[in-house]
Amino acid sequence: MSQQDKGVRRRPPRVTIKDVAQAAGVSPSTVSHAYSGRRAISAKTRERVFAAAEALGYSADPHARSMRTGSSGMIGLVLRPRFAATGAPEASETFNRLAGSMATECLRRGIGLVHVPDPSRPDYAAVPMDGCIIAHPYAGDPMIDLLASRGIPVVCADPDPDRPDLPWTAGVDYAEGMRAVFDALGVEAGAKVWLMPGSEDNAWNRAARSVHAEWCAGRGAVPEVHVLSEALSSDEARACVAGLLDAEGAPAALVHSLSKLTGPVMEALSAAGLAVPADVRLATLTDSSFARAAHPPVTALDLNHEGLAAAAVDLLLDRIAGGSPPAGPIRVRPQLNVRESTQP
Amino acid sequence: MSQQDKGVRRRPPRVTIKDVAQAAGVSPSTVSHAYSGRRAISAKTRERVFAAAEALGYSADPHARSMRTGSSGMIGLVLRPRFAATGAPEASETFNRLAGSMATECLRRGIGLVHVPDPSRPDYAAVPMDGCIIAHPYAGDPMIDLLASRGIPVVCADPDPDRPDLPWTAGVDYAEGMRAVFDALGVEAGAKVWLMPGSEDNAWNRAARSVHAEWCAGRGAVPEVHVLSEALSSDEARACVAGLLDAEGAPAALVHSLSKLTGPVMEALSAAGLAVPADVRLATLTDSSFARAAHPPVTALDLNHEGLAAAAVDLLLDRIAGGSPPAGPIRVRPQLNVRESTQP
DNA sequence: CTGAAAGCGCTAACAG
DNA sequence: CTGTTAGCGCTTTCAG
Repeated sequence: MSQQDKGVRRRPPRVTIKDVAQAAGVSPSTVSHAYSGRRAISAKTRERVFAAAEALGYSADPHARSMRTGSSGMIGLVLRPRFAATGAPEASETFNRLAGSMATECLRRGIGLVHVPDPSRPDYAAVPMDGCIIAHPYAGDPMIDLLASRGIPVVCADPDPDRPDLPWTAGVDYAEGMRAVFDALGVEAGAKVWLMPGSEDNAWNRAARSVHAEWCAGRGAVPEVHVLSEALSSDEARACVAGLLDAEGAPAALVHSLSKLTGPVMEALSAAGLAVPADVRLATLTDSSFARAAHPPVTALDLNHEGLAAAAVDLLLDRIAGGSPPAGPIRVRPQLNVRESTQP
Repeated sequence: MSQQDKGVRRRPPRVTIKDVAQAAGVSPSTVSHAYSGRRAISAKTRERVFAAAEALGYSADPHARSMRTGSSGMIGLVLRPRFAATGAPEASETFNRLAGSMATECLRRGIGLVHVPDPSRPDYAAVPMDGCIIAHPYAGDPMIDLLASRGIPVVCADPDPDRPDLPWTAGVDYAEGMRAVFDALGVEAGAKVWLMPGSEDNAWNRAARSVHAEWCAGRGAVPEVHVLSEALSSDEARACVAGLLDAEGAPAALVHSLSKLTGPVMEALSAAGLAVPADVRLATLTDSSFARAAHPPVTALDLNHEGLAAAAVDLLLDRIAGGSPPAGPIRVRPQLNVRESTQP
């Protein structure tokens, strides 16, 4: 058969540890140990080994190494609300920020981070990882169990709302932060306060509902809840809010979860002849450029994704290293950014 | 020895293909083929195999599979300007956006994306990947050669400025976009136009310098170049610009590369008693929330990282599949966002 | 249609 | 200090 068999790419034949051993006149295990340093090697032979390796362009096959050692030096990341990444580019700000923070934290520590493809796809190929972070899991998220059943150490970044007490979990302290948001509204007893949470059943949306209910009860405010789904386009969101304002009348304050929909919400208010903050106080439960750049700028809760990422990565490395679960819950604090939309 | 030997973690013994074979009463190769479909299996045995696998909780070891097949179903990403990720959280917007876009594009296609840790670290472990994207490479970037020498298919997202004609490269069309930025300044012949590029030697900073020089020559404007390094803190940047204004006098227009330093630049101008846009026209060569949220909002070139990511991933998949290099250069178009800072 | 067996490249016992 | 050897779990010939 010729050098040139039809269309088959000519992967350069891999240089193996044996080739290096032969070239250096030593045994394969000596080469291995020269690299790993797991047993003493005389300086002279080490030099010879490295020289041979250099000359041949050797580098260890990560597949083979991982197979033997059982670990890959990488951790996985599964970022729930997948749709967060499927909208318009500008709507991916939250996804990007959390994913980017995770990557940054891993790179700092010299480990690889792999974005795990959706295992439910037919063409799915399992990915090698020493452990996995599941960010913003759904209630009873089957992904947690799937990975656990494969023996992969899992850490949740934000709790599974149906299993808040899973030991290996880091989360954002939503309750405190969200109470501060409602406090910032500065509305009086008897006022109607709308909450417009997202439709996904995760810790964040659940916290919004419960804090809203409690807070209104405590202050004698009148709670109303209207879902504003993550799946909505800007036009749909505007229409949705416009319809509600028409049907229900204007609230004294409106808190919506998704700041990527802040623009449409404000347009609907404006179209109904309502001024922010004079007629309606407005706040949102994620901070983003949308909240900052709105007119007027909108009070928002910065979820501190960087802090969550750092905590989750630390926790996972701990778990992989065989540590015991932390005694108490690990909580990072979000930060309230008060802006004009709540300042009369 | 007891179940509880000192501190050693009890990794659950892996369920292998052999276990499944035994449980199903078939041979290992049959199990393998039942999954891969690479040879005909009777429906009955396939059922038995899957049932056994399910019962035992089997899933193929990705290390072993990759070792055998030689591919892992993942691609790597090396994002240059590493420091982009080491500043304040808010300064990572560009890093996050590019990394997030890459992840999104991979997830869409069902492949894994791994952020490759810095190979120059002492504790570095090679990462398994079928190919790798190097984003924003430096001039003569050794990373390109390092990976290529290991036989890893590489694609550049933005050219190596010293090797712009490397065939497997997708890039942003800076020349056209940046000319539009300078045009938007609306300054007259004889006017002094500052360029403040970053200090990294990559395609973006080089393009800024050459377009600035050419454009000024063509319009009879007076070019001045002052580096504003990516490594500067906000305070340092402000001081740097203030010092220059003091020493050199105010320009008619100031174009700086890094929009994360837009705030400090504007503060320095303001401290020198210069108003934007009345006294000085201001523009920046990356768009970000800093440019949008500034007062006044600053004209900026949106680099279209999403488009670049999509193009680079497509190109790499092509290369991995054995395609031939594209005939011409692949260029994505940036978008100019004109804002008040250049509108008199 | 199915089984047996070789071997991917590496590491870690075990033996000097 | 160094060499020999036995696999890690999977895929893929080669035989039936």
